[in-house]
Amino acid sequence: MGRYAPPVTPEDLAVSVRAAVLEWVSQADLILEIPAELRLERPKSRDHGDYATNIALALAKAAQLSPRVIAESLAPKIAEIPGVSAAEIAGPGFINIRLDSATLGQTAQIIVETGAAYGTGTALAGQQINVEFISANPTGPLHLGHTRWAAVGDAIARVLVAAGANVSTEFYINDRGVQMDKFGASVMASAHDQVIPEDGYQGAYIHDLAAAIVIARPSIKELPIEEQFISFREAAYALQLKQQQQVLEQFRTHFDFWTSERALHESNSVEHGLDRLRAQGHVYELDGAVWLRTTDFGDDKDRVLIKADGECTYFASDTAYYVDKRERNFDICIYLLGADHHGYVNRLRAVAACNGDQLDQVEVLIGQLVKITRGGEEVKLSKRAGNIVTLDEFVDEVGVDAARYSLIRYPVDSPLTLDLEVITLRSNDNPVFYVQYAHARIASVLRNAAELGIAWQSLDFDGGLLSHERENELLGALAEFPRVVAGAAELREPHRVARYLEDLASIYHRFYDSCRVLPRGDEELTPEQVARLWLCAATRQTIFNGLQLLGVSAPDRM
RNA sequence: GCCCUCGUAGCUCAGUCGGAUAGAGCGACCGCCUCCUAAGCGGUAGGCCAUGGGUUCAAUUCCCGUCGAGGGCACCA
Repeated sequence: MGRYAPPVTPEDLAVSVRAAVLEWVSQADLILEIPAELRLERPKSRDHGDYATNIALALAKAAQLSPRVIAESLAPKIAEIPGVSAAEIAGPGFINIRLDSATLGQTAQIIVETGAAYGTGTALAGQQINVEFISANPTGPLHLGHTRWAAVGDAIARVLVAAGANVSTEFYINDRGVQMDKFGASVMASAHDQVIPEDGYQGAYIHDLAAAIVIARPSIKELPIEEQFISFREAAYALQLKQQQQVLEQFRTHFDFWTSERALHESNSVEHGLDRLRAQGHVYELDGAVWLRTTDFGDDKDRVLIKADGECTYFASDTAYYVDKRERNFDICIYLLGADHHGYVNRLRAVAACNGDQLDQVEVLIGQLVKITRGGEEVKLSKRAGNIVTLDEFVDEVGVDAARYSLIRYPVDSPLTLDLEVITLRSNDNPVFYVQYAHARIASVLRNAAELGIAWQSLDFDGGLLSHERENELLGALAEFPRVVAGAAELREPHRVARYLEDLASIYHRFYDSCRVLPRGDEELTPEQVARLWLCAATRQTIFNGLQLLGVSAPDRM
């Protein structure tokens, strides 16, 4: 006893188990590589204990011993770890670990005391990460695809921050090129009641922009044609960008940086970026054009930076933009792109390598498209924007919480079909309500406790009283949260947090169903009920923190 | 032709940095409120994890082939 620190979290327990393994290795006079981080699993079946390790199976080959022999040596040592009540060998050589209820129960107190910081960690401490997403043209409202990136990109950023990284979110404004001119021409045509050019922008919002511009500045229509065109284009750009920014703020998606492609050119950043790559020796000229030799780093063909006519390509901007990000000291640049851009992955990574960085300093997440249906019928038409569904219309219909949650809860690489009727349902069918309901339910219990004058926070907490099967299950799930957050951050998969919350909510509902928390009528408050109040508070805090990572509200009443 | 993503219950989808009997919701069927939010809980039914090989003590998970679905292969933006 006393050789190991008392375990309170799965991480601590893993450290103690690893120490036990090391001790066995030295006693058995073996030379073995033991992984620096030993992972404990949470078995699916409670019959297999609170935690399980496959370490005996993993070491069997190198040790030239049967897994069961190793397990038989390890199990007694693991059983001695303070807080561990049993370590049993099972199956081919798993060691199933059971904690005593006082140790596990302690988790509730730790969570309540840690508060909003519960779940945060240091897995990514010291990393400077840039997350770029949406990056739309400022020529129209944001659509459904952008909405997925808005929700997921923002959640990724939040999860990375929770894991200790230093994170900036970034929106690259594609405000250069012919599409801006088409946009300007469309708005100007509308202002003069002319037919919008066939290759222009056709949505009703064009007319709204034109009308707004003319009202703000009636004299604009008197300007010489060239000047007038530029004025319309610039005014429409400003209005449309502002509209995008407002919609995103309402969607709780905040960007730290809005970088304009135009500004990148005007500040000579593009020239500067190309110079840097030239200095690295990956730029060459052929047929009058300037190329980047991306094939050195896994791209299928080299890419043109400056066309034979002297114009910079879009790729030149991208390249310079990457150099710019690196000069702003971001170590890792994450890009969220639609599936139609997956051809960009290799060239973007090659840009990093051409700049003298590692390929994996660029991470590209490719997302599949989103479709929405209403009662099974596909919804396509937008009143304002022609044949797309816009972010603001979608959110108007379902609300920010349901929109964000239902977009985040799936891995981005799976195509998604959302049914408007389903995600606005107030039932089990709709996971966001299910999770929020659990939070509201707990808030209600705590509110009732306060009304009964129960000051549970100042009463003694005895975690050992939380020994009911459902309490054990709930405590174990709560203890998983930091691992879930760290995993979501490392894998850039915030949907894991959502799935975890659904699981946690379900476990809470089951606990609630079989464990009475508050005294009824004239009953005396028992120490067990006090412990359960701590457990409720810990669950509420964890659900709250989790929803926070997704940018979804945690209501106290529903 | 080459490349990317995907193929899991009737439907919508999780799971897979290899682990012990493959999960959830919906839909179907059967139960549970004189009691803290029934927007909840319990139970029944439903699967050759597309398919054929390989690696492994162990494969739905990793590797290769096949079939099927979607997307991409610009001196466009």
